[in-house]
Amino acid sequence: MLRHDYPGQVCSIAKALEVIGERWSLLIVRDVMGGRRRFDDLQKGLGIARNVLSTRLQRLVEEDILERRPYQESPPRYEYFLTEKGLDLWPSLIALLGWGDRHSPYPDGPPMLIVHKECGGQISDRGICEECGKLLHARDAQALPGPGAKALALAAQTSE
Amino acid sequence: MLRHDYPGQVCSIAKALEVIGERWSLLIVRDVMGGRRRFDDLQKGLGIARNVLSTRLQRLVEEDILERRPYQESPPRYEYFLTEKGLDLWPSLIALLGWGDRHSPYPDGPPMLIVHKECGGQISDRGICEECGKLLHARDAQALPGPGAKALALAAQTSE
DNA sequence: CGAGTCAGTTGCTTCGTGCAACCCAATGTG
DNA sequence: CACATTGGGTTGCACGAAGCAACTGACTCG
Repeated sequence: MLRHDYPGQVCSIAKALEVIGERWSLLIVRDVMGGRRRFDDLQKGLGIARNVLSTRLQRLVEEDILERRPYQESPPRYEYFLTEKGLDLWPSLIALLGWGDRHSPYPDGPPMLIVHKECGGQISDRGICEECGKLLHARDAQALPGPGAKALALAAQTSE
Repeated sequence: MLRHDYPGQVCSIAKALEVIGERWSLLIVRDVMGGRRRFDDLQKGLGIARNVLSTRLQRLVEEDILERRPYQESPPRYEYFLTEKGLDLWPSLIALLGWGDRHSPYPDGPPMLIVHKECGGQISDRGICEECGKLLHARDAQALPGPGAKALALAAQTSE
């Protein structure tokens, strides 16, 4: 997405998309949620152009979705963390993940599984643990490589 | 969003965004879900450029999210309906709606409420009825104007 | 003292988007 | 009958966002 406004739209979906509907934004949030916090790490992981990553991070910080924290001075280096607002995107992310899994599945199964930290149960696309039935939030969950990730790791090996 | 691919990403979120992450796509789905089915109607409601709407609709049809059905011949006129795959975007939409409502609220309250058809209860951002506790799907829900819609209707009146 | 790391910025090109105008068949209006 | 309007688009142009590669600048490591 380009411009960050949908003029004339009065709807919280449109408002949400103004902020996180830009190309790459949600994927950046996903990666930060998964533990990538540094510029180069994000850039390599996503294959995004550096200037675009730079503007996206700035915007996500402005919108209070990410927080930029120095982890050393001289030279100044920063890490990006999710704010509460950013963490709260988790239900939207797993809803999209679920939809993707159901309708454009990978041949060997999902490359990523979301499990409940406490009991290890799989988490549905509504964020409910299928083992214990609890309604979960971002901090209760953990991403693990799924069956589809194996084929991938293999492909990565052979290309090296 | 622009190109519809995120090269090198192996993740169902990225796959989902390839399809519905383009600018306007999700808003089109939202509008069709709300009963708008015709080209001009969508164009006016969204304020989207006609050529862009045209390409978006084609792509959504290609991706089996919308179905294009003629409702008259000569001159041929078409309506767009959601497929099962399209309807299944509902959980993602209400998750985004919920996030928008929580973090960028409208001053007079949400402009749109999602309620359970059967019991009239409000539906949470996980798609669970807060009245009867059932886990719901697109067909169980209905959108109603919320408190924030009044101020809007007023603004629309005065501008006429 | 040269190579590498990290977090960007700069410049250029390409491609997606917004906008307005046009097209065409049929239908409504005076 | 002439003329405007509706519906569903297509075409052409201008502009801004994204992709790519190169560069910067402060430091560290061997």
